[in-house]
Amino acid sequence: MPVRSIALVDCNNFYVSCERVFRPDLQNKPVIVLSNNDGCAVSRSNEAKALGVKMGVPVFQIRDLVKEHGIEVFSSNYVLYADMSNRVMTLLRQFAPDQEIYSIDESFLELTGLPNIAELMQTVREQVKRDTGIPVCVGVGPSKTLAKLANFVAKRHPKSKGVFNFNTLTSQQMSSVLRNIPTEEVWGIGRKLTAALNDMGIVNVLQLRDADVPSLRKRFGVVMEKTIRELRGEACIEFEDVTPSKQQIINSRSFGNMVTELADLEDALSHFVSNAAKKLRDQNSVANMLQIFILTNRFRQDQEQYSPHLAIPLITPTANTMTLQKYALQGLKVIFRAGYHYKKAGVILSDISNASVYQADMFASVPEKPELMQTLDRINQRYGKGTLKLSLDGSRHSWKMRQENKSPEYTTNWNELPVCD
DNA sequence: TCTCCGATTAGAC
DNA sequence: CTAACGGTCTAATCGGAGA
Repeated sequence: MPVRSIALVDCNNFYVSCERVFRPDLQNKPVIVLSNNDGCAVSRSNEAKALGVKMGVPVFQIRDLVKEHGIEVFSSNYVLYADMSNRVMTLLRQFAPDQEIYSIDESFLELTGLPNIAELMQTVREQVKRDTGIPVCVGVGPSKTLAKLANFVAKRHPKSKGVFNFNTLTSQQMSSVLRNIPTEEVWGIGRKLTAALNDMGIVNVLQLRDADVPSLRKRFGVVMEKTIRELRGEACIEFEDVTPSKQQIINSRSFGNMVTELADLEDALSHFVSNAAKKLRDQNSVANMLQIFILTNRFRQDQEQYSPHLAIPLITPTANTMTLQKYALQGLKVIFRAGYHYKKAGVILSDISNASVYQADMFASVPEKPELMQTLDRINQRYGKGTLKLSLDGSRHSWKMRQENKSPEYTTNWNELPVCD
């Protein structure tokens, strides 16, 4: 049996890189991309990182820095990023017998048994860059956790030329690399666990790898045990080549402006239900439970807070937008209180099962018309999202999110292509 | 006492 | 002009309710 080789391919500063593909003038300039509603910085170019822009910092806190250094600021353009991601993932798939798409900008590849891995991974980098414009780095190891860690090394050390492979190291080299990586860089070790481990004197990855498993498991649980075993080279987090269907679908948004009117919340919730139900139908599922919530702004200490939540069990499991909207709006009337400034609302579809399996409720009084939903989805598929909507769906503007610096949808929308002279 | 549930926590990106 | 801090998702764990 050859040693297990798993690669983790990760796009560099993905959202920023997507923007740069269509704005080559922004190469070597500080650039950031913001979260929804233009809230926080969620992607930063290396130049922006060097200026001290931290991951997740609210933009209003770095206003001076942005101005002083001319940092280029973009609202997030998910249509563009999703399309660029597809292009990258499609290319990557051709290099390995198995692929797991882990996130919008990361993919695991199964390389076990393939010859010349170092060379192959350089080819991957060159081809992805050439064909999509996106720079990527590759980490390779005997487990997913080590592959991710190798990727971290590849990103941080220019000497690695974008590829780092733990499987080619001697055990001394391995130890010395791990000793120089702080614990918090390990996949699965977040803020809380880092603090707890540091308190115990475990500050680098080598110490974590060689720590006593039974006592750490007792204190922190199974996940910690798996992490340590993965660091020792034992693959215990399986490769998931088929994406499992979602157990819960959430659609929620912060509003661009405070909302006080019931009618605006109705409009927003109808819109969220419509998005969530579409996702549910796309995975051929039905939901047994609908939950709705509305929230005031938790950062405004000077304002009265009110954040109710309502769970609505459905008599018959459904994916029908109209049925779900009806219940959502009934529920909203129950929890809505006038006089508050609402900042966010959302819906959750849960208790999800497969649509083809469920038994129709013989006592349901109003028969549903699933064909209507299919037709709606098909028309929107052919002519573009939002071509056809139900009447209760996002027509009021007041709650819509802020997006003041969004780039064009270069790759998916003719109408947004910049005009050339 | 066991099991099932919802709520809470932690983490990832 | 002012106010301004994201959105989904999963898994583990815990405590209470009910069997």
